[in-house]
Amino acid sequence: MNISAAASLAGLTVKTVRYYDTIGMVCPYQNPQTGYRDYSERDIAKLQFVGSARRFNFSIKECRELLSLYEDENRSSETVKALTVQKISEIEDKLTELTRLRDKLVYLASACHGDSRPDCPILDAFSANN
Amino acid sequence: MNISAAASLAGLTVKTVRYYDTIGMVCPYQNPQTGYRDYSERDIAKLQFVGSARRFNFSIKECRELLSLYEDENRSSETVKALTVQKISEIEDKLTELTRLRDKLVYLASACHGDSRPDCPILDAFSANN
DNA sequence: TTAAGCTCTCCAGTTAGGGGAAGGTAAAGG
DNA sequence: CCTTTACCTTCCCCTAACTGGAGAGCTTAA
Repeated sequence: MNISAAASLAGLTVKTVRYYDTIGMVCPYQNPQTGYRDYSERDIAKLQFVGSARRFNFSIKECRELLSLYEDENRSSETVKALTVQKISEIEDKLTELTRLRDKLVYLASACHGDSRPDCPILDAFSANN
Repeated sequence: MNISAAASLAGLTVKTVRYYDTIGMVCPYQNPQTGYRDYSERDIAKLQFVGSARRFNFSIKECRELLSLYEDENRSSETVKALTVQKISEIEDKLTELTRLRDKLVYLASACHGDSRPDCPILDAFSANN
């Protein structure tokens, strides 16, 4: 299967799929005559797997790790769960931080009258060294 | 004031402060003899301002815009408020996305027994093309 | 045969700096 | 006055995860 069909089945762009080859994550057979990549069913499954994991905020490095677990018949689900739990914790840290940020910005926006006058509590807050 | 004092007053690293000079955001006087940067009070205020805005998740480009408003005596608070409201909306989109992600991962983790057996609902979910 | 629509590689750019080398300068101690 | 240490400078490469584009080759249908 050629690269554009593979990409569309995996919900990725051609550029991304090619990139995953160059970094050695999903490397298809390459026709020596034409140089065209040829994706097998197994390659497609790997692309879909990586696509899903990326959408779940796993980094390329983590995807690599998950992929090797995915391909290991003797893996333990322990490892995968540990990675997932850690990812959950990272996401929750990010949630906490963003929530705090949003609350502060909402407060500042509510204090700013937002008209044509130049005085602005938002800019004041940014220039205060607290 | 030399760069490390300026950086520490603004809560930034020396590297970051130097970077803000090279991109033309906060450009101090530079001693032609020594090549040393010399930060004025006004420069420090700008560094603090940019530092705050960055911590509030504004991009460099947005910081540039805010900074020009900050320096414009005839600005209207309208513009600043509009930027802030837009940033709030971006942050809320990110919050929604991350919350959804977390919930799905929590669900998957709860379904995974996490022991030495190889079958793993998390990996199954990643390899499913849905 | 030719044109459209694929594919390839390679290069550069994105964000917001970080790391580190090589070399000049400033301040403090002896 | 000299030396040591702590700064400062520029320069270049590196990060994550791609994206865009150039220039060239291949395939498919009319």
